[in-house]
Amino acid sequence: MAEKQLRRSLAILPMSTVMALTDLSARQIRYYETQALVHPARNEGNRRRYSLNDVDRLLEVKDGLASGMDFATMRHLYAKTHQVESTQLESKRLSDERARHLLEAEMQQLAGMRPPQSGLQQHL
Amino acid sequence: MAEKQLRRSLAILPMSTVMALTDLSARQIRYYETQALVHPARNEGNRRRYSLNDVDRLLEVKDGLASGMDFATMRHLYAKTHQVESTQLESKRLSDERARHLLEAEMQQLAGMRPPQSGLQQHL
DNA sequence: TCTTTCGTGTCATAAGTTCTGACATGAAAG
DNA sequence: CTTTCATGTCAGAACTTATGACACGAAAGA
Repeated sequence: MAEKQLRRSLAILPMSTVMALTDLSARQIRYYETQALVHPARNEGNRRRYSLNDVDRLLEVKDGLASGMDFATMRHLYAKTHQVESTQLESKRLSDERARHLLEAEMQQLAGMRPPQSGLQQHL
Repeated sequence: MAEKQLRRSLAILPMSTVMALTDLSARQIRYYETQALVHPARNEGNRRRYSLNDVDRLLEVKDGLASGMDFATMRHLYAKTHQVESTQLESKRLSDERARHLLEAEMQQLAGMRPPQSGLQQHL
């Protein structure tokens, strides 16, 4: 469903967190990007911001490498499977408040508005 | 379940992301911390790292303020609803692989629980 | 009305984080 | 033996965040 896709595409994680989550070095992570295996979003200051999709992709790459697969192969393989752009959150907000609101509205539509009112507490 | 609390406690988000997610200023977020309403973890460089629990708490505080509640009240209120300390990723208490899966599951679980008022919120 | 307290904005300064590009290297491939 | 790979590491610049201080309008008290 669109919702899940959306959530997983939110660009919210900085390099340091991704490094911890994947146990890869910044060098490796950037290198995989030059190999077109991941396409993290960027904030206004040009800092990379990763989504959960990105983190998954990196872990797949890591596994692929471990099992002797080469980048070209993985690239082709992923080309078929994935293609959703990561949704930039931070950059749009920081650069233009209005753009951010538009993004929110857009996201709500994509997510298919649901009737809330359910406090979070009760789920905790 | 313990797992749920765990994933919601992973300290993975930097200030900028939290600002975007909550639509609060850094000043506000830090102030609420001085009021003992949130307790973000810190990385090795003393930078704050927020968990999903922290983001939720901030949104609750935001709502509380909007409805005229004061900090002391909220503080007491939250004191009852005990909570777990946020888990620092950097401390490696969790395998990265596991942390990632827990986080992912939590994000999915959180979707659709929040009131529409702030649009973006419900996607996390 | 005068004085505090609150919640935030805004600055300044220091320090942590990330960016890009370049040079280096052991291992594999040719 | 020579390239190509995948990474490490360094440097310098730019971005982000931290803390502390001064300011201020709105509320609350006295």
